Amino acid sequence: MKLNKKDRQQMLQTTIRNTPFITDEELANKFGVSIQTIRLDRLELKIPEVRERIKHVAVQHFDQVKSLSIDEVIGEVIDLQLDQSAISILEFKREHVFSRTKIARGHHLFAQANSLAVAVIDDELALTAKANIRFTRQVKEGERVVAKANVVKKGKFRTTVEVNSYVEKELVFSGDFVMYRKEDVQREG
Amino acid sequence: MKLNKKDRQQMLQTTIRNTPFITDEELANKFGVSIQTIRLDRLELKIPEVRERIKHVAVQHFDQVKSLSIDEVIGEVIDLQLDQSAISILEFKREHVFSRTKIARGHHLFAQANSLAVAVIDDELALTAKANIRFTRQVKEGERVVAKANVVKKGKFRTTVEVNSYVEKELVFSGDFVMYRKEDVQREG
DNA sequence: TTGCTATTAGTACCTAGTCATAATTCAAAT
DNA sequence: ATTTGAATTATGACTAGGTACTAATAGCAA
Repeated sequence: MKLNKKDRQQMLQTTIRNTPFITDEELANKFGVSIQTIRLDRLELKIPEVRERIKHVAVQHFDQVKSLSIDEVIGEVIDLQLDQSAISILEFKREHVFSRTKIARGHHLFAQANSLAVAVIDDELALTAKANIRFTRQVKEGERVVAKANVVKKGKFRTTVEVNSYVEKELVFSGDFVMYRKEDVQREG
Repeated sequence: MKLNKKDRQQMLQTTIRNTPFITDEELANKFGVSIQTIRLDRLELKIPEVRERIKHVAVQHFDQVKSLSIDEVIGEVIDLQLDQSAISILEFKREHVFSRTKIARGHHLFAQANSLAVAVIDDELALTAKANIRFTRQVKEGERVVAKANVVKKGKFRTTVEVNSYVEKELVFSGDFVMYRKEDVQREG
């Protein structure tokens, strides 16, 4: 079953999207055409060569790894008063939701809130000791969650941080985090 | 400051680890030696060529993306009795810990426990409504955390799951998760 | 048969290498 | 001072997976 140009190019796109590491030669075999035809197709569809595609995937991954270790807060911090309050925004994308239901996975809401609680503490080291959390409304793919952290109690070694997360005006998550700091690091988070 | 062979090879390794997309030519310039020397070094250190390195990073990333969307549990499930109990193992690597202190970030422990609590529920849909969690000991890079989930209460719409996570015999995390299921999905997790 | 698109072929060139051999440099030991 | 051996550099042939360009051929409709 030989395909016409249009169909072949259609299939070519999805094939390359699914298996980006495929070479022109392999594609030529797959579609029963010459290598030159595949190259013309890629030219028309503006699909780069296999080595560029591989590199693209790798660079993306590498950047992701880098930014994760540099910026240790999950979400974008838009306000930060050390030992007082902080606000971060996280947009829930495909990677944050259950693929079937498109509902956000709880640990991402937790991660946003928890890392904000860590960030608000004005100390070299802050670790979560305890947390009491409520998920009050589903978050769906595409929604932007605004997390607001407030320091509610500050002891010598422990700080209690309250975090409320909203979509628009609606509360979607709230949690009380008991944080340990600096010297007294028997516990973790 | 020209380096001797040993020091150069030492630096070469860390350079390539940090910037794996560097070519032999760039490395030769960086170290003030010929390309051939770099190639001999790579041969001795068993470091593959740049295109292989790029591919390696890309393949890793690609596999990760695939497995994340297929298998939605964080960690490896090694036992699962639906509506009864489940066990998963997660090895804490560099990406799970604070880069400075090498101590595990709390939300990864939470994610392992929470996703196991979701998995143990024998229903189409299970979402976390509430959770009460304690971090009882730090987890360090390289440690393997075994999470054990037990269903402790099963109501019509809610199921309570208790999860305890251990490194060896030591309790590092424990949490009570109140899960909603199926029809009654007003809340989320 | 002409005209047009699609396809295939062929050539020169490119990058970033491998593999093998040979030549050169340098420093330490005799 | 010379020799020896390791380290370094050079050279040439070859590879994969391409780009860029030109030219030839195939298929089909007006």
